[in-house]
Amino acid sequence: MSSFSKHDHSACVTDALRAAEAHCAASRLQFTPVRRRALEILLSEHKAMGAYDMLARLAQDGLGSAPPVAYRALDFLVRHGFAHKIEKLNAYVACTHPGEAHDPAFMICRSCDAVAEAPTNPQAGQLGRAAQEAGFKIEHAVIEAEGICPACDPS
Amino acid sequence: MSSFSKHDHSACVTDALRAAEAHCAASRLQFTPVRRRALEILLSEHKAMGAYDMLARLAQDGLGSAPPVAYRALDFLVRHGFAHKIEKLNAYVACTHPGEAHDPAFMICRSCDAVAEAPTNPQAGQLGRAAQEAGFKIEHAVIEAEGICPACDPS
DNA sequence: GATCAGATGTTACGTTATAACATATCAACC
DNA sequence: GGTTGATATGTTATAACGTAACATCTGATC
Repeated sequence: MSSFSKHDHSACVTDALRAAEAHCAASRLQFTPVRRRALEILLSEHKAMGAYDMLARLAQDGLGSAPPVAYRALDFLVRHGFAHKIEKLNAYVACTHPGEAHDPAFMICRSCDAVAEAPTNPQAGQLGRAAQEAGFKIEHAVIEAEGICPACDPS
Repeated sequence: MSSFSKHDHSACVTDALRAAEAHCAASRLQFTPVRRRALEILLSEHKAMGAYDMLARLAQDGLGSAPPVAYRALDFLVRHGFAHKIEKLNAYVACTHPGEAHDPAFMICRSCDAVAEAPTNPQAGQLGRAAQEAGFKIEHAVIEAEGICPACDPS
């Protein structure tokens, strides 16, 4: 199921938060109030969100007022796989498949800004073949498709 | 042949410039001094270059001093397929297959910043299948692999 | 030679991101 | 229980990336 499908969103938020909590406890990571709240905000937005928007939301809750606060929380979430950065938008989204280390592809709706995640394996497929041929070693891949999500598709 | 391979670089620059000239003439596009020089600079760099770096280079030649000059030249080059923007780096590279409309994948060396272009068809492959399944219509795709190019590979 | 579209020059500002340093918190160890 | 060291947070300041808006210029068309 992609994030474009209907789903019980409040459950999806609390489930993801619980999963993050568990993962942090298991890995000795500090799931501090700022980080927890940042993830909660990202999850409830369910779309790409700029760092300064995040900062504004955190500031409402008295959790920081200067950019580094937001960037550090987002870096933590990204580093540990709880969120991803969308390079094309200079923005961040909550991960919808937390826990696993992954480097997914994204589908970004240019109409409603919703973002869905799809699994990929950069080593395989067209890109992998091109890299092999060129002698290039892929360490990380950014794959972002822009277009129209089913909810916004007029056809 | 990828851009990572050895090649006659001065020929590659003049060839690309000539191709751009021809394409602009054929399409009634104005290949003005700023635009021409911007492409020449990008081509001779042969790696990703920020807009402000471009601006500095243009300014040396008396071709503009404020950011919009560089951004406009780069936008022209990107719009007409003579250059590409690398989202991950907020930077620009000359296109190595000019003329054709295309939406290529990139391989970016994290050691030397060289960039090579590879053809892709986003509709096909893993991403295309995921999009189809989700009901998402891909209009444009950003595909950027980071890693190590053959010249920088110690192994 | 008037008009119109596109290109350029310039000012000013908006947005995204980080360096650097001070302070605080917490865990581990003695 | 106090010391040490690692990690997190607060804060200031500034760097890097990008664009809105408006004036001016140039060249094509009529």
